[in-house]
Amino acid sequence: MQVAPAMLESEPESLSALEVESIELFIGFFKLIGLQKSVGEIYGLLFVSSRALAMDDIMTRLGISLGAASQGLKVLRSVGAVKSVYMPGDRRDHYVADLELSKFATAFIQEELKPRLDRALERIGTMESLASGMESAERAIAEERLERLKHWLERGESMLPWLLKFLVK
Amino acid sequence: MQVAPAMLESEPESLSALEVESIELFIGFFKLIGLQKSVGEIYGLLFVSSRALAMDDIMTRLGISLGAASQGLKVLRSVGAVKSVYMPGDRRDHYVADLELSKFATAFIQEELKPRLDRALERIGTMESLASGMESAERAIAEERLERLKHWLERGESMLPWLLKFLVK
DNA sequence: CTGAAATTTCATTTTTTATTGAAGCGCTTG
DNA sequence: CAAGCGCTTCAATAAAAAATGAAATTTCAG
Repeated sequence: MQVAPAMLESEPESLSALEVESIELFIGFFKLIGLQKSVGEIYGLLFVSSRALAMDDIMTRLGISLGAASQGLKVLRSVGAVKSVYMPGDRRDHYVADLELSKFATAFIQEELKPRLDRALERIGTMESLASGMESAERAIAEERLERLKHWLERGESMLPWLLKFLVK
Repeated sequence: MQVAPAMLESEPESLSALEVESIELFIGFFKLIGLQKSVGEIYGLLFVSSRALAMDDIMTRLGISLGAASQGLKVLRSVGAVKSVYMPGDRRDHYVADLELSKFATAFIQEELKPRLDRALERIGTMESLASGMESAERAIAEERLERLKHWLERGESMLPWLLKFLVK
């Protein structure tokens, strides 16, 4: 029986050691701010790429699906981590990494951290009302703790503008 | 046919509105720093409790399993978010929330953020070596980007001690 | 306009993460 | 020193999150 010809399918044309390091670095970094693996993979690949890549380059090199590539790029565009550049004579969008790293941190602070702090402070207001209807001894305890939590959260919130300035430099 | 007597089982003796708010607040807060729901639930319950609770109080009130309660408390102890107090005449451990909120932030920074930054800087070292073997035009691009990333990460790292001091007050 | 290429969307499947609860360990105490 | 209670562990299960890929939509060249 004849040996089958080299498989037509997939084996994603392998990544260089540099690309692998970059991808792993950004997977870890992005996970920290709540972004999924495929998003980190895409950014990591683009970060060390000297030319702009089309979506199907990305799919092929990383061995991820169409959907993952499309959604990953959508997220990256939405936080400004990636931009598309025009390639004459090619209908496809081509992407390059935006190197302004501070954008991720900024997006994270403004879109995750700040809203959560605000929501928490809102809840504390609710909790203060609820506590005011309690029996005296319990109420005193609850109120003291709520006050403390509120102070700490306000302190945290007050730091954000400074933190943003520092990161953006 | 006779109506069945009140079910013997489970219906976790319901939580007060205050407790619910507290639990939701801390679930959200803890998730942000990568801790799971059950951990936030336990801390949220303890935060507004005026007395120390034993593990089976926690299980019953929250309707979570033995394992989840045990593991959740383990995590909370490990970050110093909870401490056990002695209750005369009761063999069980009883827990109270530690109100020093800064501990969570500190634990997060030292156990998550710092190690990740260090690991990333390590990787950049590796990547610089890899890049040095590349063809000239590509190498210049890679080196410039790595330099930039390194600067940014070092800047981030330099901020951590300040951040810690600020949070701990 | 038309048709094919590029991309997005989303129901389904896969993978990952968290929870459960029974087995078992060790401490206390009767 | 045995029996039971409190707790931890961990293999099995359930729940949540991410990835897949085919169908729908958009874009654009001819």
